[in-house]
This record gives sequence, C-alpha cells and structure tokens, in this order.
Amino acid sequence: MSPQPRTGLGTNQEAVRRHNLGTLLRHVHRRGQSTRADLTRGMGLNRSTIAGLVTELESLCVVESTDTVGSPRGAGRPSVVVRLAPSGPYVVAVEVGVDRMVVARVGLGGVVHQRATAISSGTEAWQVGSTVASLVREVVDQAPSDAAMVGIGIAVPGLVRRSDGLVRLAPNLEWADVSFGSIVLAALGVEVPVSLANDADLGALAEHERGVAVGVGDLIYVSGNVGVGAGIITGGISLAGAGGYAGEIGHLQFKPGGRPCHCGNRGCWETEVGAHAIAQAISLPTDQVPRLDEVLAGYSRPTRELRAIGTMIGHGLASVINAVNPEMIVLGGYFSALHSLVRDEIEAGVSDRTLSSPFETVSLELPALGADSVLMGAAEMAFEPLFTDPVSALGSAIQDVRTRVAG
Amino acid sequence: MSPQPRTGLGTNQEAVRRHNLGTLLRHVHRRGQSTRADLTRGMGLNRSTIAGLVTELESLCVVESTDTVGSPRGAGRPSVVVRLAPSGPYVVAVEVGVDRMVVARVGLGGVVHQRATAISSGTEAWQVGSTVASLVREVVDQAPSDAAMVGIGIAVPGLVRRSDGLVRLAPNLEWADVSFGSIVLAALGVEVPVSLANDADLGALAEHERGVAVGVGDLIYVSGNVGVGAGIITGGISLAGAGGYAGEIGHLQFKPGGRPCHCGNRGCWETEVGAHAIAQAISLPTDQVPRLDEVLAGYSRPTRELRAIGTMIGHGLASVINAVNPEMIVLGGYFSALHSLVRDEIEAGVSDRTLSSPFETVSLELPALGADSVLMGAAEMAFEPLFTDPVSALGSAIQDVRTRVAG
DNA sequence: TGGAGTTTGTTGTCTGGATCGACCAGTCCG
DNA sequence: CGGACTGGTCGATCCAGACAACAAACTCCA
Repeated sequence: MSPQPRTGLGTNQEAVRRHNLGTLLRHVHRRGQSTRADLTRGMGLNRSTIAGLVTELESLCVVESTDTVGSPRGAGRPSVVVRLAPSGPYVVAVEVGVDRMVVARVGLGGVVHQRATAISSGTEAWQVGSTVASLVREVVDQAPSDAAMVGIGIAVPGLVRRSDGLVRLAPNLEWADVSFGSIVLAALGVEVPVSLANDADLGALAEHERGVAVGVGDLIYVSGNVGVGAGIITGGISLAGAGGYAGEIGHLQFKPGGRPCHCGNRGCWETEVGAHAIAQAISLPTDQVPRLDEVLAGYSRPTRELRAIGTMIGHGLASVINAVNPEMIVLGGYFSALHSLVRDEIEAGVSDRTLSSPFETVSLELPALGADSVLMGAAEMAFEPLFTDPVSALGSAIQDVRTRVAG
Repeated sequence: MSPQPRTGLGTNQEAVRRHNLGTLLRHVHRRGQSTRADLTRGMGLNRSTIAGLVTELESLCVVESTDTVGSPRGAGRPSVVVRLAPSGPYVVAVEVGVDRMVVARVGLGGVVHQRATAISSGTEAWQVGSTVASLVREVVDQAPSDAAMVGIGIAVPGLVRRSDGLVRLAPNLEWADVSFGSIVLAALGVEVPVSLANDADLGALAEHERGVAVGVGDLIYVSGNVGVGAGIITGGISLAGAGGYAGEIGHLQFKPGGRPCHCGNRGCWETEVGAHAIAQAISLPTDQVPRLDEVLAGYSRPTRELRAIGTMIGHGLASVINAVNPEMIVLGGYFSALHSLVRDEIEAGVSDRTLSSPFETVSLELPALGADSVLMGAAEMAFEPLFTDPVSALGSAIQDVRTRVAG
C-alpha cells in the first residue's frame, strides 16, 4: 500500500501516518478537490481517520475545507469539500529544449500559475543554466509570499542518471556528464530539492497523471523529435532501468546497413523516423528542422514519403508493443502532427507486426496535454516527495522565495 | 514498504501486521535461516517486535527457533536462529515443456523435496493435464501429512493472461485460449490456489530470488528455445504489461524481408537466433532440434555459422538493453550452451550496438540454477501469497493432501 | 578464574494511530 | 413536518510497534 516499496523493510506506525497523509494529498491533487466522503471510500479508511488526516493537512496550509458546495445531490448530509489551499505549496517546472526553454510555476492540482519562455542563446550548460535561473525568478515573482516552494523539476532531452540527476548525454545540446541541477541552483543562489529526468519519461508521467492515460497502468509515451525516445510506465510505476536510461527505443536496430546514426551504428529506428528523416521526406532543409511542427501542420494530405514514414513508425512501435505489452501508446513530439496525416499507415504498421494478444489491448492516442506534457511531468516529479511524506517535504521546502532568489 | 502497492489505498494496523509478518517470512525464505538479530537489522524494526512476529510464525508452524547454533562469533549474547519448519508448508511447481513435463514439491527456502518427470505423449491440453496430475500425486506422496500445500505454480511456454492465468497462445504446444489451471485442478479433484505464468518470466523470477541475480533489481532473463522470449524485472518488480504478455522480444523486427516467422511476419529476431536457426547453422535436421542442447555441448570450437549467430544474439540484445537498461542479462535455454562457444561474438555484438550509458552497467551471465530456473520460478510464484499475507494464505492452503488427491 | 564489556532476549509500559459506536447535523422525500 | 439517509464529531477502545530496564549469554583480558 506504500507507493515505493523498499524491499524487505518493515513498517511502523510513523510510516503509516506519513503514507496515509501523502496518499490523501495525492487524491486531492489528482481530482483538484474531493469530498471527505469520497476520500473515505477511495482510501478504504474510517471516517474519523480521514477527518484527522484532513485536519493535519489543513494545519500544514496545504488544503482547506469549504463547508458546502453548490449541488449536493442525493439524500443525506452533504459532505465537506476538501480543496487545495490557494496559497499552498508550489513547484517550479523547467523544460530544457534544444531551441527554447520553458519555465512555469505550478501549484498543486497541476495549475500553472505563471509561465516564462526564452529562446536559447547558446547550448553551453552555464548559459542555459543562467537563462533558466532568470526565468525562474520571473516566474516566482508574483507568488504569494506565504507559499512554500517544494522543489524544482527539470526535463532534459537526454540520458539522465537516476541516482543523482547527472545528465550523462544530451546529444542535441552537446552535453556530456553535466550536473545541470547544481548549475541552476548555483545561478539561483538557493538550496532547494532539484530533480532531473528525461523528457520522454516526464511526458509519460504527465499523461499518466492528468492526460489521456489517467487510469492506464501500462503506457508508453513516445517522443518523436530529432531523437526518438520513450517514457515507459508499467504497473503504474515508471520504468527507469538500472541507471535511469530506459526508454531509448530510437536505437532499436531497424534497418541493417541503413543510414548512419550519431550513436555510431547504422539503421537505428530514429534514423528512419526522426525529425531529420521526416524533414528529408518532405525536402525541408536541415536548418529548418526546428520549424518542422508548423510545416507539417501546413499539410492537408500526406505525401507518399510521409506515408512510408508512417508505416515505419508503426513497425517500430510494433517491436516495442511486443516487448512491453502496453495498454496505450501516446504519440508525442512530431509524431502528434504526423498522426493526423498518416494515422492509417501507423496503425496498419502496428497491426501488421504485433502479436495478436498484445495487439488486442493496445491503443494509440495523442497527448491530452498537448505541448505541455513534458513541462507538467517535470512539475509532477517535483511534487512527488510531497506525496511520499508531506511533513518532511514541507520541512525542506523554502519560504519567502521571492526575496531569497532576488536578482 | 508494502510489496504490492495498491494505488491510493490507505494503510491500517491490520495491514501493517500482515505485511511485517510476510516480510519476515520472506527474509527467512531467502536466506534459508536467519538470526533474530539479523532480522531486526534487516527489517528496521524493534527487537521486541521481531520477537512477537517470530512467535506468531512459530504458532503457525512455519518457522521454528533453535536456541543456539555452532559458531556464534563476536562478543555478546548469541542470537536465536530462526529456521524453516521441516514440515512447514510447501508448493507444487510444474514446468510444462514441449517434449517433457517436470513437477516438483518445493518447500520454503526453495528446497526440492521430490521431483518427477514425464515425456509428453501428446500435446492436447487434457492429455498434458492428466499427466501433470499424476506427477503431482507422485510428488505429494511422501509429504508429511501435517504439512500444508499452499498452491500450485505452473510454467507454460506461451502467452499467459495475467488476470486469470488463461493460456492465450502456446505455439509449440498448439494451444490457444486454454484454461490449463482448471484442467489440472479438475484432474486432481481438489480446490487449491493455482497460478500460471510464462516460462521466461518465471526464469527471471527464480534467478532474481535465488540465482545469479540476487540483489539485482533490473534484469532480463532471455530464454532461447524454439521461440525466444524474455522475463523482465525492473525495480525489483516483474514487468507484466497490460495483459501479462510483456517480454516477447523474439518478435523484434530484426532483418526486414528475412525468413518467415510463425507470427506471420518476416525477419523477426527469433527466426535468426531461435533453435531452428541454430540447428540450420550446424546442419542439424529439424526433427533433432529437441536434442540441440547435447549436440551443442559436443562442440569444442564454434563454427563460422555459430559465430554469426552469436553476433546476431548480441545485436538483438543490444536493442533490448537500450530500451530497458537492465543491470544484468541472464542467458537461458540454448543461449547458455551458445554462450560458452561464442561468448566473444555475443559480447562484441552487444557492445557494438548499445549506447554507452546503458552498456556501462550491464553484464551477461549464465543462470545459476541451470536447467531448474523455470521450475524454481514456478515455485516462487506459488509461494508469493504466503509473503503477502501468511495468515490468509495458510487459510486457503489445504491439509492432508495425500488422501485428498489420491488417484 | 572472574570481572568488564558487549550483544541479545524478555517483560511491562507507553504511545500513536486507526477503529468503533453513539450521537448529532444536514438534506431529500413523501 | 417527520422519517430515511448520509456524513461529521467525540470519546472509548484496540492494537502494533517503540522504549526502557533488566536478565542472559558470550568474548576478552587481566
């Protein structure tokens, strides 16, 4: 019943309270608001226990109870509504892209309070770090002074080591072994929990928590960009792998002897379906690849070349579906735009090459959060400690953020 | 801290007790025996709490305490040794192969008490079921009459639906949608918990619990037989997928336009590295494929063709390593025999095609349980309810097995 | 050989958290 | 307006784990 099983450990009562408190908060965070009666049913605990938990979260200034709400249908006394406190804790979500950076201040419930964007002026880590830092300052500027910042979540297009958040390799930023979290913290001049992860992993997380894949335990978010990566969630848990590098499905062997890939091999899947391959298929010059999204949006009917790419996307996905048996594939990045053009080819490619049992249950979907999946995933990641142990997470949160990160 | 998180549920004291009881038993099961002092450290609970848990398990006749053991080194009072009760509960493990069946009575700690084997006389499900039933009777015959049978675990070479254990497809047995669990129960004439799973999944489980991969949280057991499948464990949890069909890596697209595969496509990985491809590489007639193991054992040096297969095994594994980032790959089935012949080719194939980050941490190993991996995995699976909730698992166990399943 | 030091088992007490039951507070419906 | 129903509140209770004090068993060293 605990979200992150620590193998072999026993449980004491203290842990029970922590867990129940976090679980209740997670419920409210997911639904935005909830009645105490719903929480009682959803968590399988006693009425009075829920009352105690809610009271504790209220005293932590995280939630508040509003006595009655508009339309209580059905007989019986209407239940108290528990909603998130307006000046409750928040996180800062950062999405580092190749050509731009997005930073947002996100409250519980996934509410984006403020947002700031900048075009990259260079890809050196310290440059990116200082740009991010000033965006963070901007975004934090109008936060209520009594609201606590729980942490910063950063999405990076590359391989991120799970244990310490080190960016091992981000080919499109030309980073290798960059401790980007420390760089941002240093530029901000504060100590606050920072977590980093791969962008596709966070896309999967966000779509799982508040997107198309709510309630779906096994899903794969495929991010089709210059590189092709995947975030995999199985049994409701993010598949990290030993180092945190899982999901590099762009380097599935796809076409022996095919085009050379930056990884040193030939014929990797992403050399056939990645942004450069798509651009080439529609004769778009390499320097226009960042604009691929708008260019694709301009097409009303697919070309023969695009249809061929659709088929190859389907074939590649089929391998992944056979291996992981997901319930849903969410097509992110350029694959979203392609889906509306060559949906039939993608689906035919998938059905041709999957085994029948895993095929029966899988569906292809577009991200419900649109271009914000990754950003929202970064926010969800930063909130995570709050749902594991609200009390200690709020203990390591910082107050009075505005003055402490001032320019 | 609970092994199987039920998302969103709260925890009450009853659940705590169940969990701690199960966790303690799992510890003793893993190590065979353990001192109370070790358990105290390992579970992070208080001395007196452990004492209480041990007492309860003793009263359930599952473990027993022996006052002193041979060599208590170090200062201080020697700790009481907790060991498994000799006539404690057991399970029956069944491995259904294409050409033979193995059944074993396995006690806690993974001790094989009895074992029985039969050659298949036919692959019809009812035939196999009745053969299995008589092997079960044989194996249960000398069980202490006061020992309880917790359940039956069955390994099947095919796709097994997780939710109800239905065998969706077992190509080499020519089964489709066979409820093999019910067939065996009907042939035995008893009601007892039965669980079924794919053989590769159980191989992974066994190697993780008591094989080379003890302590390894992310591993893949690759079963190289007529088909090629994998059991994947990530973060210490078995990767089942939405339906339970995850791990069908034999159907990774490997060589477009290659040989036809029984799945309807061409160039699946298993058409290049499966048993038939290996047999063809050493010019072994198709009807001799079941003997492939001994034939391979006869080689002292690899042929050029076998080396090519080794390389292709490595290339296929590389795709999987990139996608899942395991810490260890365990080579089961015919791949074990091949490994000693063409180890260099396999390893070169892997290192050529993996990204550097996932490659750094992965290692290739042979199964420590040899040919018994799958059988032991079936036993572990059947024991699992006992570690989630010992009291209720013993409640649904059956006593006096011998008389109740008498032929 | 015996005492100091160390580690562990045992026992009774304490504490914290969840449950339970009784009662009360709202709302719906006839 | 009163019954039926649902949900909040409060005090009593239960239960599991923690704690502390003491006893037991061992090592080591003088």
